[in-house]
Amino acid sequence: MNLKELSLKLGLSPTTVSRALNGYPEVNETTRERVMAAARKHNYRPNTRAIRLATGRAMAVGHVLPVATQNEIVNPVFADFIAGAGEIYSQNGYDMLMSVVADDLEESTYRDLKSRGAVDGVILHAPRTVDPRIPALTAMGLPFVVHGRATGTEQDYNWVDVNNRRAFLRATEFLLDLGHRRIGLVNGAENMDFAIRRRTGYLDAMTARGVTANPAYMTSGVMTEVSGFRAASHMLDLDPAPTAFLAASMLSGMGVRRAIEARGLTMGRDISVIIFDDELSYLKNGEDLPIFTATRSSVRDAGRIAAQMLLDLIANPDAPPRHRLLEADLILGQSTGPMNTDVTPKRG
Amino acid sequence: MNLKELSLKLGLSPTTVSRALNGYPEVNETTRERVMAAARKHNYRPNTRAIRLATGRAMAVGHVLPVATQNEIVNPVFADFIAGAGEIYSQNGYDMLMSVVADDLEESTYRDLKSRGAVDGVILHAPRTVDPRIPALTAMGLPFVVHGRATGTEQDYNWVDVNNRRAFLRATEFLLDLGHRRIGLVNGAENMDFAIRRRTGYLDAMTARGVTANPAYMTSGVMTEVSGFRAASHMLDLDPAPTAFLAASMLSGMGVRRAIEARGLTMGRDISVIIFDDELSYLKNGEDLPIFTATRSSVRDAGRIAAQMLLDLIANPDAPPRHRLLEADLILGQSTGPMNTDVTPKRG
DNA sequence: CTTTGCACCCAAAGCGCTTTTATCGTCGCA
DNA sequence: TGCGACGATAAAAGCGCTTTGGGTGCAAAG
Repeated sequence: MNLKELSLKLGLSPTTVSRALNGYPEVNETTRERVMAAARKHNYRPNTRAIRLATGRAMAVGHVLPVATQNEIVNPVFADFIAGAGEIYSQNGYDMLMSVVADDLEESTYRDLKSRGAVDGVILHAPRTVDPRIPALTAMGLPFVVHGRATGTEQDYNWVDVNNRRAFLRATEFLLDLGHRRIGLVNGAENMDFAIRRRTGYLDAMTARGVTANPAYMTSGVMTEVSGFRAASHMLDLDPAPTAFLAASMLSGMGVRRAIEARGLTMGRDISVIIFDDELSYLKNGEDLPIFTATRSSVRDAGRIAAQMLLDLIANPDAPPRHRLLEADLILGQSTGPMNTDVTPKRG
Repeated sequence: MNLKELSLKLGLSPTTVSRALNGYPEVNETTRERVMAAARKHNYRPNTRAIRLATGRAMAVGHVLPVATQNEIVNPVFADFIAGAGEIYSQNGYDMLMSVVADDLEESTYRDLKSRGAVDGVILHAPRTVDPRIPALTAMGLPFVVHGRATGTEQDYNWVDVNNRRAFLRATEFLLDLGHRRIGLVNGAENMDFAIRRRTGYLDAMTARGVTANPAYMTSGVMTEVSGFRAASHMLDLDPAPTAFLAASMLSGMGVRRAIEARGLTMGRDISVIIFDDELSYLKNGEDLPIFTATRSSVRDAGRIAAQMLLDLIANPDAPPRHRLLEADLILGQSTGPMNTDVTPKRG
C-alpha cells in the first residue's frame, strides 16, 4: 500500500493525502480524519526511502563502532550508551545507523556516511586527548556531538561529558578524609581524555592536602577485570603498599577486589576501594546496597542527553555549540573505611 | 557531486556513467576507466537514498534491542554480537539499523521496519522457549535469522546457535569425572531457550551417571555478578553444600567466585567452577591462562555467521531454511579440581 | 454584480539514482 | 549495395514520496 493507491481509494490526490497525514493546515479537518482513518485501516506506512529522497534528509543518526585491529575490544559502555540514545531516536522518528569498522577507517567512514547522505549527524565516542576526528568532522560539515571531550582541541564543538576531574577529586578527598595517604590509582588508558581528567582530579586533591603522589601508585590501561587485578596486585606487593584504591570502572574494581582478597585481606576493612560506576545495566553495583563506594553517573542518561542534543543540532544547525557537563554522585558502599594501620598483606 | 554533475563533466549521459560504475558489460572499457577516474577524482559517492528508492532494496539490516520497561537490562552479549555482525555488513555494503524500543513494542517495530521498507531483513535476538516473534516475522514475510532457537516452534526457520545442551553436558561430565556429585547450577533465566537447553544438558549428564539432581542446587535468573553471588551464597549455606558450580556466564561466575571466597574457601581447590564463556571482548577469561574452566564459544563469531546467513537469505529468499550449530570448546582453567572432601564452608 | 480573499484541493515537477527502451554508427556478409 | 547484427551510448520512464505553484468555488467586500 503506497500513497498513490491510498489516494485512489480515497478519491483524493496524492498531494492532499500527503498533506493530511503530515498535518498541513490547508486541508479540511473532515478530510484529514477520513484520510487518517483510511491510512490506519489499510495499515499505510509511508516508504522511508521515498521520504528520504524527497526531503533530502536521512532521518538517521550514525554511530561508528571502531574495532581495534589488534586488541579487539569493544567499548563496554557502548551498549548502554546506545540504549539511552536509541530511546530518543525512536521517540523522534529517527533511525540509528551503526557502522562497525576497523579503527583506522573510522574517519573515512564518517566521510562516506556524509557523502552518501546516509545520516544527518553522528555521535563521536571515546575521544582521545587530542582527537583528529573532531576537526575532520567539522571540516566536512557533518553535525556531531562528542560523548566526552578532547582537551587538545581549540575549536568549539558540541559535547556531553561527565565531570571526571571533579568525580576523582571528590573520591580522593573522601579517601584522604578517611586517613588514607597511600592511594593507588587504577586508571583507564591515558590516551583517553577522560582518564587524563581523572588523574588530574586525583592529583589535585592530593596536592591540595599536601600529600605527594607516588608514581608507583599510578597505573593506567584497559579497563578490564584482569588488568585491574594485575595493577592492584602489583601495587599491593610494594612496600609500603597502598591502603586504598581508586578504580576506573566496575570491572577494574572487581579485579582490584580480587587482588585484595587473594592476599587474605578484606575490602572495606583492610583496604578501601572507590570505583567509577557508569551504571551499566548488566554490571550493577549491588542491588539494595552498593558493593563499592563509587562516583556514579549513568552512561545511559548521557546517551539520552547526547542524542537529544544532536537532534536539536540537526534541527537548528546554526546554533552555537552546546555543552553539558554532568556531575557524578558520590555514593557510599561497603568498600571504604578508615585507614587500617595494622595491615600486612601477604606477598602475592 | 551527484551523478548528473559527474556525467556533465564527462560529457556522457547519466546512464552510461551509472553503468560504468556498476560494472555493466555494455560499456567500453576505456570509457569505464575514464568514468572511474573522474568519480575518484571528484570523490563521487552515489546517494544512498536515491539508490534505495530506485532499486527498491534497503541495503540495510535491522537489529531490535528491546529494553525491558521494569528491569532495564541490556543484553550483555549484544555489543559483541553486533561487532561481529557489523563487520560482515560493512564488507558487503549493508548498513546496520538499530532500534531501541520498549520490549512490548518489539513486534510492532518489525512490522514498521518492514512496511516502511527500512530494512531487507532482521536478526532476532534472545529467543524465548516459545517465541511469538518467529511466527510473526514469518507471517509478515520479512527475512530473518534467529540467534538461538525456540524449542516450542514447529515451523522451520533460519538460526545460528551454540550447542548449549552439549556444552553443559560435557561440563557436567567433566565435574563428575573429577568426583563431584553435588553440582550447583547457576543458570540464566529459564524463559530463555538457551537456559532450558543448558539445564537439559546438565540433567542428562547427571542421569546418565545415575546421580540424582537436587532441585535445591538449581537456580536460574538474570546473569549478573550479584545474582551469581546470591545464588552461590545460598547454595553454599545448604548442608550439604555443592562442591562444584556450573555458571551461565562470565559475570555469574565472578559472583560465584566471590561467594566462595567470602566463605574463606578457594575456588579450584575447595570448590570447582565451570562457566560458559561467550568471549566478550571486555570480559576476557584471563589472558595467558584462563581463570575459569569454561565451555567457550565466541559470540562475535556467531554474529558474523548469522549476518552472513542473513545476507545470503536476502540474496536468495526462496532457499530452504539454513541452520548452523556451533560447538563450544571445553577449556581448562584454574577453577576446577578433584572433589575436596574436607571442606566445611563457614556459614555466610 | 464584480472583485478580493480564503479555504480547499490538485497537477506536475523534482529528489538522484536504476533500468527499460531507443538511437546511431560500424562492421560483416550475401 | 543493402541488410541485419552488434557495440556503444543516450533518452526517458519510474521508484514513492514532498512541495511548488496553480486552480476552483464560495463568502465577504466593494
